[in-house]
Amino acid sequence: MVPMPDDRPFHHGNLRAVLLDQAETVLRERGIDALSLRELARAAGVSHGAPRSHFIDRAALLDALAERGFVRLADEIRGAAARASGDGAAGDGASGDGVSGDGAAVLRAAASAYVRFAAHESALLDLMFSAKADGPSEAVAGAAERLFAAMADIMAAGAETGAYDTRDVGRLTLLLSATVQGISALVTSGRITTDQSEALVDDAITVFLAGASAGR
Amino acid sequence: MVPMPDDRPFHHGNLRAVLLDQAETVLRERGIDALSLRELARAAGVSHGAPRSHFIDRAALLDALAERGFVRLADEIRGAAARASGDGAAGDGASGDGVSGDGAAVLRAAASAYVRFAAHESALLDLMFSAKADGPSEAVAGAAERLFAAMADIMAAGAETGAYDTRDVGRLTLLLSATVQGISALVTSGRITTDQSEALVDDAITVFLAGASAGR
DNA sequence: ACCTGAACACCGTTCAAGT
DNA sequence: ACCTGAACACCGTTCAAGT
Repeated sequence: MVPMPDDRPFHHGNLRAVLLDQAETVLRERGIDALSLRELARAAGVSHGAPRSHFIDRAALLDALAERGFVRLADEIRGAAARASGDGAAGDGASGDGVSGDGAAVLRAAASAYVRFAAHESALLDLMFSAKADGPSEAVAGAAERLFAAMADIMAAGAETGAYDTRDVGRLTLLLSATVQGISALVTSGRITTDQSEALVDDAITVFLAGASAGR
Repeated sequence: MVPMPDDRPFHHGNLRAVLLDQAETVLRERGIDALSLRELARAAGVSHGAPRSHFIDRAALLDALAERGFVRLADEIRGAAARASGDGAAGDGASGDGVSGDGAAVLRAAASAYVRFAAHESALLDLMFSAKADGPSEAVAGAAERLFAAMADIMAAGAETGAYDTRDVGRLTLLLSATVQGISALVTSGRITTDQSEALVDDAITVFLAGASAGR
């Protein structure tokens, strides 16, 4: 029953979130070139100068989008890994004691979720890894660290299964991160189809695990 | 002794090349956001409408830049691989009959050249793998194929050394391409230093070859 | 075939002013 | 603290006209 709190300033305190949500949609549907501050302001029903109260310039808005993207992507691969880890207990029982899914399945699930994100949010992922003239901002670098931390945690769990040596987790995390990002780049740039990307993820995990455990 | 052929239209038939060269420099020094058709025209000493005779719009210029980038990158990794292949004969003689360098060194050299390109031409590589709303143009897709073909040729040569099975060359080429592109993305986006990227290339080739030959 | 120059619509950014 | 609205400089694109 609460009426409209006031009338004019339709957005009060949440214009920032409204702009970011709308920007994400534009990014997804029409790409980064179609993203304009003035159009976002128009869509939100505010004047063209209003966004300035929340983003110093267009680059700041893009940075905020990239930041949110990293947080979302980190969450999604963590979720996928957790799900795959739990699935093991519900399997056919042939894989052992039913404690958890095997390490390969977990890595595959995480990598697969990453590449799926790339397919559905191509322009956003592109933005997240875009080459900036002066390097990434601190905020974006920090958010990117969260994605890397998620990869590291997933990899560390795999080391416990004995698939590779704990001492190598740092370097192997970086390598797997690069590989998954590379597969994603082939997807976002339209170089391979999503079907091909799924097969490529399988190959990547297979070769990665075989190579990582080769030193035993 | 040949005088200036005429006077006014300073560029005759090569304005296109002049624009592309200048655009590459701007890309390298100030990034893609600083790239404007009007500024390029000004720098070339022509009117702002002149570029239109060679590029239908800004996107067409960017496509042409990406195209040239793919051709250059393909050449560079071919050259690096050829050099590493030849180096083997000049080695310490311990590696065998002196016919050619070992497969790992060739792959490492090619991957290293790729990542070096990424470090020196960050904005260009970014453009080459950028997510376009309607997918890549045919011309760009064709140029990208040339890069992939270079990778495939290098990989095929490695198969002859018995490092991996010939039947797997197609899939392994795709995987190595993705991995190298991923490492490059970490470089262009400022996520890792060039020192880290060199170590990562080493790890990537080591794990890749160990994993690829694991099935024997 | 290639280039000029005017015209138009749109944009990012700044800033004094309002509430 | 947040938003308005005018102002400015710059841009991409179009197009009739020149050579």
